[in-house]
Amino acid sequence: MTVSRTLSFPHLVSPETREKVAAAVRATGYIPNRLASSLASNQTRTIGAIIPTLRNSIAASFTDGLRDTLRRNGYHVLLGNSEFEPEDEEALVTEFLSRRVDGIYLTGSTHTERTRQMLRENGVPTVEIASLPQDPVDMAVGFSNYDAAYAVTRMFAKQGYAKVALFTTFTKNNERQQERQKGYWAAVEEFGLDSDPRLVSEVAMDLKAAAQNLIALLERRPDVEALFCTGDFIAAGALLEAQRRGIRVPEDLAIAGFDGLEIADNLNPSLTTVQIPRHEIGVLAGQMLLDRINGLPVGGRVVDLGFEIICRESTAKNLPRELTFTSLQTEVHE
Amino acid sequence: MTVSRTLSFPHLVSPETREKVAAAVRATGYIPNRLASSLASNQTRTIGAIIPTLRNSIAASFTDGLRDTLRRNGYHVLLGNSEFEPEDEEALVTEFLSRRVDGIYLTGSTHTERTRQMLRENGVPTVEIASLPQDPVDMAVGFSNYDAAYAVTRMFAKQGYAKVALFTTFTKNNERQQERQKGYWAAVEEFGLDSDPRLVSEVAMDLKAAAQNLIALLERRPDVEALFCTGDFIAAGALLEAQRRGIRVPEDLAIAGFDGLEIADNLNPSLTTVQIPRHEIGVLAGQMLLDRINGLPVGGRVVDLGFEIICRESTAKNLPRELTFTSLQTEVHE
DNA sequence: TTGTACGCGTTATCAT
DNA sequence: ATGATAACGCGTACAA
Repeated sequence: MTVSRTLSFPHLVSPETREKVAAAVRATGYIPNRLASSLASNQTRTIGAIIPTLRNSIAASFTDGLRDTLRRNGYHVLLGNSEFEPEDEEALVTEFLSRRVDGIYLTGSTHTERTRQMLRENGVPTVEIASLPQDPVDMAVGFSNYDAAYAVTRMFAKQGYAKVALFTTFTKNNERQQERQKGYWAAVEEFGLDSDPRLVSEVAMDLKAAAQNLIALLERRPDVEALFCTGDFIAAGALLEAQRRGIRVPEDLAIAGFDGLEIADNLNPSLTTVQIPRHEIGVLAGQMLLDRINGLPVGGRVVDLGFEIICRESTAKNLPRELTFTSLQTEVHE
Repeated sequence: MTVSRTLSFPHLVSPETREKVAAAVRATGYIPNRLASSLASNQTRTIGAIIPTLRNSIAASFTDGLRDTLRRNGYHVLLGNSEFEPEDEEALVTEFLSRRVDGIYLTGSTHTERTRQMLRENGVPTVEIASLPQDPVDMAVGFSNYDAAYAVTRMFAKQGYAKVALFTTFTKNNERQQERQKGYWAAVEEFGLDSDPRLVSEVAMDLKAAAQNLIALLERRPDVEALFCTGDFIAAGALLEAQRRGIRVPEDLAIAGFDGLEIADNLNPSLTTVQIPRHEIGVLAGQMLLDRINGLPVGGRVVDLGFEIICRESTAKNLPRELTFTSLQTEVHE
């Protein structure tokens, strides 16, 4: 029809017919059918995004940047939760592929073999975020979870702490948390810290679980000097529980978090944490997908956006400047 | 083809052909095209959901329940942010309609006239959540923001407070916050509380803004006795700032929040708040959409799921039992 | 500048 | 139990 032309390329149509079409559209309340459009043009202008969960989730805040970028370019986001289950993720990828999304955004780099295979055979632009995978499905943008955890633990060591506990969230199917744990152990070994495994716990991602785990930790190891939590919510829960029990932070127990959430800066004492470029990661992930879709050359396949340790009141302050271990410059691997 | 039948209704096909098709599918990595399917069958098994924002947003947590319900029934969620702009919402609704979503989920009941008109003319099942609109577009499930705010203010009044301040988040294009403010004023008037408008502020939805506004409030009205924040994040920010300034809560200043977030129960002192049935609202909204899609009779068009005031340490404890004003029974209007 | 014919990959309907 | 044919509503390519 001429209608299609009028709506897509108004300048190719005479002002009169343009007006006629506009009138008809108004009169009938016509709304173009994007399904038919997508079927014919072979593009949906939709990106499928999979995040573990929306609850207390940092991953959710990454998608803000993604959405901004996509929206500006006329793209939309189809959202799915994997609940940290690779099989659920696989089902979602299948679903997205059957809807012919133009790109796929995955959180982390833990996927089933079938997921990787489907994605690669399909050739759909894919970006993995929050990790620096050795073997990316396609593209990736994130930071080194290992380095960040190593740096925080090293910071504690250099401040003279010898008994540093670690709370991670569940590491199952979550290579980010696994990497953080590895970084911790590496620093423990390198700096000769107490390597008692009872200093390490896996904690559910909520304040109450953190509080309970702090109590248990203090029973196991009442001599613990510092606590590194690989999530600000966990750290907040521990800090608030310490407050309730009259444990002084950082004098009796130093605490550091991870993520750089707003709450870290507002607790009393304010919480030392690892700031990660959440928004930037989302924005860049969106841009990389768009570039790939538009056939532009995409520079590096794995982009490291770094992190920054923010030292606040919850850890001792006598910190050598060079230990802040800022790595916020962009590094491109491969 | 027979293939379509095999995939949709395997029982209508002989085991042999079934096996042949399965083999071919495996061999070619065939993934059905839902676009074509939707075009032909006239259903997308997708619900379009619009929430104001994912940042610090309670609205985001409502969609958890929605997603659960839909997922279980083979439906997916297409998510959009309106950023509290009715015009952006209208654009999203148009976009969703052009993608032929089977249902639409809107946060609140503030929409442009065109949005209402489009939705009604289109006849797509629609549910509005978190409010009890007088004139719903289609269906709605929520609670009375007015009653909840009235109840909290009354609680303060009955406890003997005469100077009760109010922090709401921005009320522009947000009838939930407007209703809460109205409920506050109604109780102020009814119980003869101090009606100085300088006791009322609109605060951005973050901890720092809350802290700054508390400081400003204390300068304007150092004699303020209680503070009602229509959001737990605001209340948390105020409470943490009070802590920093050595203001005792609740002795010097009582504080109550709104939403029933996890953090409310973990702050020191723990925060009195209004618990709202977030998950239940999401679940029911999803169920109502599915029922309407499946042609089942949907009972009431506006469902009130109530709320509950949870009294904790941040407000005085000498509270008559009947003032807890629980309204957690389900009420159906119209 | 406008119109025609065909194809996109399914489902629906009717026949075999 | 299987196959043939016509939609679904739009883009693409070409013709008028």
